[in-house]
Amino acid sequence: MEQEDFGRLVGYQLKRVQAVLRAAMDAALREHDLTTPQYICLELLDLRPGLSNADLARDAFVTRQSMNVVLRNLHGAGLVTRPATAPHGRALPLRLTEEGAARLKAARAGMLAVERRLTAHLDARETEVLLAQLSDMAESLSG
Amino acid sequence: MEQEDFGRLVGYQLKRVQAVLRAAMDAALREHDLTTPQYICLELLDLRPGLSNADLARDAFVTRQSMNVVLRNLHGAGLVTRPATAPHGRALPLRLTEEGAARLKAARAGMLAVERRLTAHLDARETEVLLAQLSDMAESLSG
DNA sequence: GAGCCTATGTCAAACTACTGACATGGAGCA
DNA sequence: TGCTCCATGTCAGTAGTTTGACATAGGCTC
Repeated sequence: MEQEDFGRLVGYQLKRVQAVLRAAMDAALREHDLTTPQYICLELLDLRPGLSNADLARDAFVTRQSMNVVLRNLHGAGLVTRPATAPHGRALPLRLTEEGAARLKAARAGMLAVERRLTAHLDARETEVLLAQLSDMAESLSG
Repeated sequence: MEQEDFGRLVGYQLKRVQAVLRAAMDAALREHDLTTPQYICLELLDLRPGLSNADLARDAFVTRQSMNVVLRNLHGAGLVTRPATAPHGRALPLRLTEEGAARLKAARAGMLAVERRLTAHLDARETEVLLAQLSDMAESLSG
């Protein structure tokens, strides 16, 4: 029934948690007509207006091409603005529209609820340790 | 530069680790001409021969439809066998071919190396705690 | 200024994955 | 038996993602 020693791999449990988390986020976002990548994109643009497509791709851990598709949809839905010409280089600074900010605000409550459910059994100190461990794991694999 | 309080969300760090992990696995598997979903599928079939498409989908945390595509590719590559008729119900029990088992064995070493890099900075006790926490997080979100 | 390197945006093709839908086989119950 | 219910396999469509490739803009060195 259980995956014996396979389930004892951190990589496998990470995939499991991420799959459940993604499903929970998608479910919470569905009522706001947003997908998880779209939400992440809106959140990043709210935090740091003027980011370019390439900036967003780096921060969301996806390729420029993937983010470009997400932005095309967001722009088509009227949630973000893209200038027609680049003020410097080729980077096009993106910003939330009023509707984009409103949709983000409405969706954020559901996302925070998911985060609380995720960490429901962890106290503040355990959460700090976990965040540090996850960060170290990412760096030891990429660096 | 950094994501301020956004990076302090466990969900964000999970996504980050999973993205880096997936990239590391893909890189290690590329020399064996396997993708990550294909590898997971082979590993599960090695552990429990005779699993059906739906069984594999559940254990790999994807839909039946997604796993069906993976299996179609694996079958086309001659790494797994599917009976033409179902011995019971509609479930088709799958098994590794000799070549499938050989490819899995060759790829497994690289995967274990990735797992060791992932947990390089954790001792045995910390790893146990982390596994338990990840498991709890998955259950508190899905249950 | 000329040439080289990097970063950026974009196009194309393929893969992975999802939702929605449908038909089929088995089990359980009236 | 006949009916419902559930699990399974499968098809179609859509979204997200990737790799590979290309052209363009700026910064850099010479």
